[in-house]
Amino acid sequence: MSDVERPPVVDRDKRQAILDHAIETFAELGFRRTDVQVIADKAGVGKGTVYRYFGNKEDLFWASTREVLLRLEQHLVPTIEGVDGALAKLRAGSRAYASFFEANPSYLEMFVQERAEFRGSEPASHIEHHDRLIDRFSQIIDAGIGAGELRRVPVRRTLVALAGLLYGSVVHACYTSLRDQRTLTEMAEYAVDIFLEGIRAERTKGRRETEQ
Amino acid sequence: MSDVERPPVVDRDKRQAILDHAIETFAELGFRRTDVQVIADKAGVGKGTVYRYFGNKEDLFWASTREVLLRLEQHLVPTIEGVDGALAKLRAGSRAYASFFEANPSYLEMFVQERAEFRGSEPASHIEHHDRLIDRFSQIIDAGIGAGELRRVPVRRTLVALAGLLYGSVVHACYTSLRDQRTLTEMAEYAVDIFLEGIRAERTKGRRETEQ
Amino acid sequence: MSDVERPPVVDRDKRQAILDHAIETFAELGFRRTDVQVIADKAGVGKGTVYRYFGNKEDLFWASTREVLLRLEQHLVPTIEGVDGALAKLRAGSRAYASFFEANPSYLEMFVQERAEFRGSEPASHIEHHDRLIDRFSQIIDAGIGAGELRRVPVRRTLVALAGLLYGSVVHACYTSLRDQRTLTEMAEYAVDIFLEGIRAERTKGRRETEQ
Amino acid sequence: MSDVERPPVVDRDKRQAILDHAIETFAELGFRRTDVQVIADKAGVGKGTVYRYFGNKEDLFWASTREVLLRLEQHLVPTIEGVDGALAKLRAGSRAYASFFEANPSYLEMFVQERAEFRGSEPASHIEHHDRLIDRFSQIIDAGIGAGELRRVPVRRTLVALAGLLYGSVVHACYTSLRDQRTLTEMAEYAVDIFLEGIRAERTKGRRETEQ
DNA sequence: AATGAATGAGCATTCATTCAT
DNA sequence: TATGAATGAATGCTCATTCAT
Repeated sequence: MSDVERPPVVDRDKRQAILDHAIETFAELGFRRTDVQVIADKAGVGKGTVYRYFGNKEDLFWASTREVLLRLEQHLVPTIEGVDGALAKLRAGSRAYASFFEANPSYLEMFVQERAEFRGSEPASHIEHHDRLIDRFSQIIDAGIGAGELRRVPVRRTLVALAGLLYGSVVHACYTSLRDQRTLTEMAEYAVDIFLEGIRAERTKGRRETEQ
Repeated sequence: MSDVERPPVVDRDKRQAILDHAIETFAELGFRRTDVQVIADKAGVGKGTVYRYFGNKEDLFWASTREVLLRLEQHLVPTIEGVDGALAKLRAGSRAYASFFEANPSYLEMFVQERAEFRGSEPASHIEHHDRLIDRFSQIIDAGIGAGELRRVPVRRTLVALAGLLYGSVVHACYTSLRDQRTLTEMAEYAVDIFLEGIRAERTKGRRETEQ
Repeated sequence: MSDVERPPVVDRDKRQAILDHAIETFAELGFRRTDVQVIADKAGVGKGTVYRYFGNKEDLFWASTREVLLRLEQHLVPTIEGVDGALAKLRAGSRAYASFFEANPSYLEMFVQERAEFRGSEPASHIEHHDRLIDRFSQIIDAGIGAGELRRVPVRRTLVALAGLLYGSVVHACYTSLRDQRTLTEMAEYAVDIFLEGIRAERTKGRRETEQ
Repeated sequence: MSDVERPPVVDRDKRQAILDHAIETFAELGFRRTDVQVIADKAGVGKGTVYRYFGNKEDLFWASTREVLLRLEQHLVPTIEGVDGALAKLRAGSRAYASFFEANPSYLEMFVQERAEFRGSEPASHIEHHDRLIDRFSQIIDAGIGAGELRRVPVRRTLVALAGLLYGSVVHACYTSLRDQRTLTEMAEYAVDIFLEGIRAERTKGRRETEQ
């Protein structure tokens, strides 16, 4: 083990190709079942190159996960900024979250694998990422409360609850998607609506549900 | 080739010991990383015995998962029946769900592993189990609506949403439990409260849902 | 290891059943691939009983082989005694040999297995058996030479050659039986006829064997 | 799952070393008893290398068998072509066959193992090989008949008979070699001589073949 | 005597990682 | 720098044999 990390000279395209196929393969087979050779083959590079670029299988996995995180953020942020109002932002963000994974089931599997294989041993960069997102949403809720749009809920806890709801809805989808003729996004949206209903301020009076 | 699978006569205690340590080990290490020998050692039996009892590693895993499902059910049902009213039942059930996993983190990991390793390939018995639980809760919501305690929400979708919320809260806990000084159960309870707030009837006065 | 062989009290029928299924199974699967449990199951006895009767897998194999040897002898002897003349006896014996294995391919496989698995480590009883057969045939050739029916060939070597011919014909049959529309017996008979033609006396006119 | 089998680029020497020790070990221990690790050790390579070169144990066995077949052919062909006349060729070929196995008992065991372990499931390449040899010898007999050196025997059947004789002599040798002070080659030669005596032409005076 | 549950040595195969070219 | 051949630790599973009942 050399003491210093050597940041290898990288060919961006090659790196990207490896990452893409790593995500695809990890998602399809799971971390353990995935053979690094397969990733190398799909990416059209030698196995040694994969190791040169990413050090080892686990780090390759983390880099893949990070990539997904990045893409998720890129998908989420514009969406949120595209609408006004706390409820609208939360709703739009949730919807974007669900549709992101619906469009890219592999990305979802990466999170599932991460959770299953590495519990809470995520690298610092992931935590930061996560925190960044949390902060962003915290401000939304803060603003919503300030604007009287939301009840005076405890921000952090509420956020954690919403995150759990989203994650759970999305991961759980496979258990029900066969029966219910709903898309993943629809299911998540419905759940989020109820949740938001639970935290909005004014809400109020006269309701009739046209049951499904 | 003997035509019939030899369904071995079983020593209950031994079977239970194997199962207990299988759950413990699968939860700790994950399905792939788990060496059957380790389970055998912990259970104080020969490796061959594990195979005699459970056939192969995967079936041992399913048996372990099933065991957890059973215990969860046993934990949940009395709790729900111990209180009256839809909201109270849902709340108590949710709380029991969370506390069950809080008390037995291994059990939670088993579900995480199942999802990660075997996607939607659960055995029929698991599906039935799941359905049984769903039905039980469906009746609660039905009754709640009938009693005017809950809005006229679509039962199944609401249930799926609640299940997602619970699962997500519980699985996601590790990401936040370090920071927030809350127990898993408290966090889940808070989330559920918001959700229930979103479906309760009373405060409704004049609302229009454009149900899908 | 107890120092003395303990000749266990035996139930003849049970012993026979085990032996029959051992032959069948060893022949079908080969010695190594055969699971003693399967034999026990087929014979309708416990595995422990098989071990009580035959000691271990290898000895069970030897007992099976011995059984086949016995049956072969019982099949051969009457046939030989049923005809007169050296050539006729050799011919009839050879034919019986071939037809014995044609009717019981399992028996042949037992010999193949024996040769493959245990080389020249046959137990004494087998050697004796073999010798007994050899002696019997030696006398036939001796008599044939005495009667002027056969050339003055070296008895033992000729016998060994004939034995090789028979064994080889019978074992090799599978390589050709698909193409040639001949039964195993026909093929062996043809080969033996040529061989006998090579040792018969009449057509000799001026020949001198410098025997060993 | 990469779709194509990776046909590894091969180091000829290494491949040969593995093959040599595979033959040696399979012959000594038999297919089932042979541990691939032992072959790898003897060959001075890692076990993984054996698998890289030959895929799995069974294919390694077939490659070994094929190698023996090749060597046998290389040994036989020049010998046959070195002499003139059908009888002389058959005799020389038979002698070469026997001496080949006498010099390399391991090679013989490979055939015995093949027969015992895999019955008639040889790969196509082996069949072709076999057929090639058969054809070669068929022509010899054909020529011999044409030249009046041999009786008008049915070619194929006679060949099969001779092949059986040779195989049987050689395989059976162990049962007698201890007693008789003969080499394997001498024994086989004697047997073949008788056989050839049975098909040679001259001494025919009034013979009628009911040809096939 | 008969049984079959329990055992663990044994073995085929995979795959992360290294390193010579 | 890129490669992929070589390696051997790791692990699922089998089955001969034992022995308590």
